[in-house]
Amino acid sequence: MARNGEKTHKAIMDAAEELIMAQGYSATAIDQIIARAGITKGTFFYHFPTKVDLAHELAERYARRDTRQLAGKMEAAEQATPDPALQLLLFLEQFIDIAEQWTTPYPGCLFASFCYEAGLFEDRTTEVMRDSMLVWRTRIADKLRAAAARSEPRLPVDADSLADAVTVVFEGAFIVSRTLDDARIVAQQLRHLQNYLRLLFGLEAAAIERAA
Amino acid sequence: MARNGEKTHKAIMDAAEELIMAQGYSATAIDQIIARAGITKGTFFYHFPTKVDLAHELAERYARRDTRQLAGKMEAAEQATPDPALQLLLFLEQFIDIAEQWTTPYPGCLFASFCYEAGLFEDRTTEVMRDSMLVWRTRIADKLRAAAARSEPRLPVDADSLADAVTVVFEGAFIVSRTLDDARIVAQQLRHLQNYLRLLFGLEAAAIERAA
DNA sequence: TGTACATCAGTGAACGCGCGTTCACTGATGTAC
DNA sequence: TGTACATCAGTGAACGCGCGTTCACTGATGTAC
Repeated sequence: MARNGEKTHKAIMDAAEELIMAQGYSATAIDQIIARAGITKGTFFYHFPTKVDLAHELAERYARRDTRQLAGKMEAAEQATPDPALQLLLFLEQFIDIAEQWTTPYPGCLFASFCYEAGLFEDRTTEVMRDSMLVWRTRIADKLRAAAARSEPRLPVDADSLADAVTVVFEGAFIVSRTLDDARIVAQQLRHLQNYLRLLFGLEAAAIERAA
Repeated sequence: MARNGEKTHKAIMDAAEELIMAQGYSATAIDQIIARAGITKGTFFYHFPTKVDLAHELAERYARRDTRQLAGKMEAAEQATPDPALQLLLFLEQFIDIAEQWTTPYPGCLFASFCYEAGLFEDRTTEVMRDSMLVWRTRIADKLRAAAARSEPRLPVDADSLADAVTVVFEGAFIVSRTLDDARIVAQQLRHLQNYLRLLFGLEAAAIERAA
């Protein structure tokens, strides 16, 4: 039974995640991580056999949180309305509400950070990232198919690729937001995606407000 | 006058760009670059004072090519039709045509790779990236304003943020394509963006084919 | 209840490899007189 | 036209720092008899 190493374990992961998101995995030295976590090098290697194992655990934790967010926000939308198209608009609306509060660019997505350093990690780590993205695709595509069954979209669209668009907009908006140093970009881009869905399924802006 | 160092200079940059795109800047050692370029370490430092200078030159070259692509494809679209909304659809169509040929995921965008390692580079380097993105915004937003002046879009949209959506989709699609190891994703996502513009400006698919 | 031992969590010095960078040098080509 | 020197492009050995990793050790807490 772990007595009380969990707090330290988490402190290391929190420090590492912040630093890696800011400078990338390779550029983040273990010395920096332990300085921020307020521990010694021996402690680090007591908790993580190698740096690559830390990366894997970070990816796993990120994926868990990511999936939890997806599920939570989707359920909230489902409780607000029975209409699947409108559920998706409300699903996005929740993220827009959050993103509109940001005053400084969101640090980004750990998976995107890892993506451009691929090859340094173990296969099981890239699988965690892949699986996490596919959970979003599946959950949202199902909703899109239900929406299309109710009323045919204005244009013929593939549910899977349209579902992927949600992840695409998040990932792309994080990068543009950071590069242009403009915190508003993520909310703006999610709104465009929401607009696209509204036009496809013929929903008015008022419908969102009524349901919310 | 440089006699013939240019060929070597380019060989170094080409090798570096490939490697950095695959593994990131920090993870790419100069030893790897010189091995791939087939030169010695002394030669590398004859051409680039530091590794950070190499990064800067890579960003500058990438930005030049990027801007050239934007200009070239936009001019081609302008010569095909006088309608600004249709020009944008044709502009995207050219990228879709290219992306549809890919059989393996596109390596990605150098700026995105650098974005998650920001802080390692000089300010002038991040400025190059920023300026490059703003060129796309300006050029496309002008076109969107011209289109909106001709016929009002179905939904009220901000020209700048809608212009940014092009960069957002590219950046996001690169990441999702790489993570899911699926080469078709970039073309699919650009098609969704094209759909959005079509719905906003009320254009049919046939209009694109007629103009192309 | 007391004692011996095991486990947990953490320490900090040491190691060795690989990294970015430096430097004295070479040979080919161009320029001055 | 021949000679002396400068510049260009490239070489490869050497350096020293920082990195990820190892290891013998400590002290506190839990468990067996």
